[in-house]
Amino acid sequence: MYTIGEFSKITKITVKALRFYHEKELLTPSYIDSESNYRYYSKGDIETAQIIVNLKSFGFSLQEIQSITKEFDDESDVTQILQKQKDAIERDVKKLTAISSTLELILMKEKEVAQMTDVFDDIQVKRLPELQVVYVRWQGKYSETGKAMGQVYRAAGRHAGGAALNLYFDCEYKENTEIESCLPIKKKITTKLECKALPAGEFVTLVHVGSYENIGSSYEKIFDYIKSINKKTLLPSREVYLKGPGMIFKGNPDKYLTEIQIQIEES
Amino acid sequence: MYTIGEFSKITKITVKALRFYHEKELLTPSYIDSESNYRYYSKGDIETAQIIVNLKSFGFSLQEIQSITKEFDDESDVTQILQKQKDAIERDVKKLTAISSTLELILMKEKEVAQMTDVFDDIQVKRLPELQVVYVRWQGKYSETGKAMGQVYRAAGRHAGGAALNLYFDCEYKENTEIESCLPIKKKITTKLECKALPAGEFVTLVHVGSYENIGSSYEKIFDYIKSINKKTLLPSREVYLKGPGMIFKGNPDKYLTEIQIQIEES
DNA sequence: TATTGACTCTACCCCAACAGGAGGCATCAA
DNA sequence: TTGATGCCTCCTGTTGGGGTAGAGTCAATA
Repeated sequence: MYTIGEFSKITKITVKALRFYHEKELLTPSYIDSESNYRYYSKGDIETAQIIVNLKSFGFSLQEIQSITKEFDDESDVTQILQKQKDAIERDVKKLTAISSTLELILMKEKEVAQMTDVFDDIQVKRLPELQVVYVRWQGKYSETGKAMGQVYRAAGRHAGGAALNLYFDCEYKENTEIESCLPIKKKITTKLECKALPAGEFVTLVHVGSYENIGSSYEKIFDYIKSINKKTLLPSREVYLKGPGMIFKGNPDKYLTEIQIQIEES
Repeated sequence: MYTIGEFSKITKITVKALRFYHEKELLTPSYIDSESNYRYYSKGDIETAQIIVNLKSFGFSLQEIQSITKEFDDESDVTQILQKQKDAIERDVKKLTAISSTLELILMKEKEVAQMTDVFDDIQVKRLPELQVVYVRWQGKYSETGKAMGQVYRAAGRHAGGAALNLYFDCEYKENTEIESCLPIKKKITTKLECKALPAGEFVTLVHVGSYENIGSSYEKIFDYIKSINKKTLLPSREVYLKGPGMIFKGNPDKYLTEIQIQIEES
């Protein structure tokens, strides 16, 4: 016979927990002194304790453990229960992995943005490669972009391979304009929405810092530059939303980053 | 302004939870009628609620959410926190996957045993293929097998490819006998213990049902048979522990299954 | 205007699975 | 005999709310 303290050291279950298990009738000590109320545990209790520890390590609740230990004494009788538990655990694993990959997505995007602090507000001429995207075409107000982006993200969010962008097919500003909302993807996928490849080419680009409302000044800057180098522009123009309202916070509009990309004729 | 019920429907947070968040100063309604104490939520509160829902879906506790929303308002400021959370989640995933594979191991073994209900207590002559095992050699009493098996399982348990077995190198019964405790593995691994291949060959086998104490009668049966077919036996003999004390329960000894395998000279 | 039914308020108890601590006996060695 | 542990019961606290009771409020209808 062991006192509760000795038994605790043997089984590596805390004294608190042992008293709790006694109260819950999960592990009743073999003998209880009726005067002092001291608990005394037998060697057989060690075995029971081991079973409890094992089942706990498999994620069973104390209630489940109680019913298992009361009803069964052989592993072959609990295979269904074990299978169920395994399935439940695998469901949990899937959920957690989904969360983890969502977090990964956010972190990737932030990393990408953090790496390009040097090119803010600076006009560049560069060659962009072909870009696979999932997209929807729609007509409406500029401010309704959110809805379209929602659609695209729901369809292909988990395969996203870069920042989302809009294509504009009108060369002047219009209330009701023709827009394609695109999400770059790593490889072709089948979805409800269409895929296509945006062509490679020579682009003049400028990263606009701040709220979308002030993006006009950046357009002015970029068109002035294009005029100065005497090039012709091609449609559609692109707006890449490097950093906008995030997945968690709406964020500070003064920190929004939008890259304007305007294709020019190659010389 | 929305009443708590309306706000609950909009945000899909229960009324109970909203009151709880108010109490915890996590989401304080924009206006509270000082006479009726009715809570009224604004449109801006919807955004805050969304942030809370998002952070909750990432597995943050309410306390964490509170400190995050108080201190930050942009995703780029919380990347470390998100990274930490992701790491924590991945740790959880690893733990759960480990549990899941342990359960898988138990289930596999039980399945294996369940499939062979037909050969109990029945002498068979069969050819066994070569078997890769991890093993320890030791001397002692038969009843000390548990210790040796523990060693082997700790070293290679996760690569186990079948039921554990003992090899006996003495042909008669001895108090202090020479034993090798083996665990079959799927493929060669490097571990503290040695690996080897048990040779293929012709074996007479018998599955003994019940406690190890009565295994003598099964040995008797099998040796009688070998004598009757006039074959010579080879050492070592094998005892395969198809079903013994399990990972969870000690189990019912009457259900233990041990296959005795005795090699015979080929004709 | 009165009433009704739907809503909302606070306050209290409940769950898991113990942990921590207070205050009071029991046990054992010096 | 005297500490020093060890053990006992009882109470509270944790996380994220759920459930219920009894009372007050709101808006629409009769």
